[in-house]
Amino acid sequence: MKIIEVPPGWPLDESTARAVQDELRARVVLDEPGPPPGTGRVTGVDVAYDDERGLVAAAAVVLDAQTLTVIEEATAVGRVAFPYVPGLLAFREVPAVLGALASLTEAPGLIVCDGYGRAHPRRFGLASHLGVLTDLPTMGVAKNPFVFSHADPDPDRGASVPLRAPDGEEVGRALRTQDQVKPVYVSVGHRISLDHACAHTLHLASRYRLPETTRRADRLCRDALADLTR
DNA sequence: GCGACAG
DNA sequence: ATCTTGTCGC
Repeated sequence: MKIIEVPPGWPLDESTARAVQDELRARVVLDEPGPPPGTGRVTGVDVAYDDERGLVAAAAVVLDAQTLTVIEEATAVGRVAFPYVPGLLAFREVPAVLGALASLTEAPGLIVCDGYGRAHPRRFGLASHLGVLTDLPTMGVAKNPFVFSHADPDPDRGASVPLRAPDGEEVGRALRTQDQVKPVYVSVGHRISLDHACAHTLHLASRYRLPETTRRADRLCRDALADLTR
């Protein structure tokens, strides 16, 4: 497999990266409800790293939103071009993810990311970033809380509590996808409402804590990375 | 200044 | 993210 190019101007320094986020944030669209859950397509994206070789593998898995059947899979491999810095995750992951999305032949529909959208210190997480760059509806489902505190949702599947920014705005939700299991953290990326994002998450996580999109993409990029060694 | 901090 | 065996439970 061909190694994708690092975008021109990469790597950026951290303060430039923050300035880029502040600029791109103005292009986020928040007033569209987005695709209703269970309709169209849903695409999971994820990346895996090989620190030894400085490589990153990205995967995109397109599912039929109704049946959760796999329609298409794609991967891309690139050089790691940005360190992990909390709040700047997108600069580490986005180039490889765009590479995987570019090699799809089918329309992705709604993109589900690992990480945050609006629930971000500058309201511009990975899902927001990917949304603005592709202009596709995007949302984020994270496994851990980031900077926003929250109460504990009721123990039953479907229960949620708001993730609130210091100014009181609801920037996401801690959503329980399985009874008695630690919640996931859902937030809006681009062109989708928080209600729809949560409904999609529940539909995609009918059996496991994490959405099927995330599980499939995670497995695929891991396998792609392992195949490089062989 | 110190700690916390998506993946 | 990643390093890592067995083990408890449905």
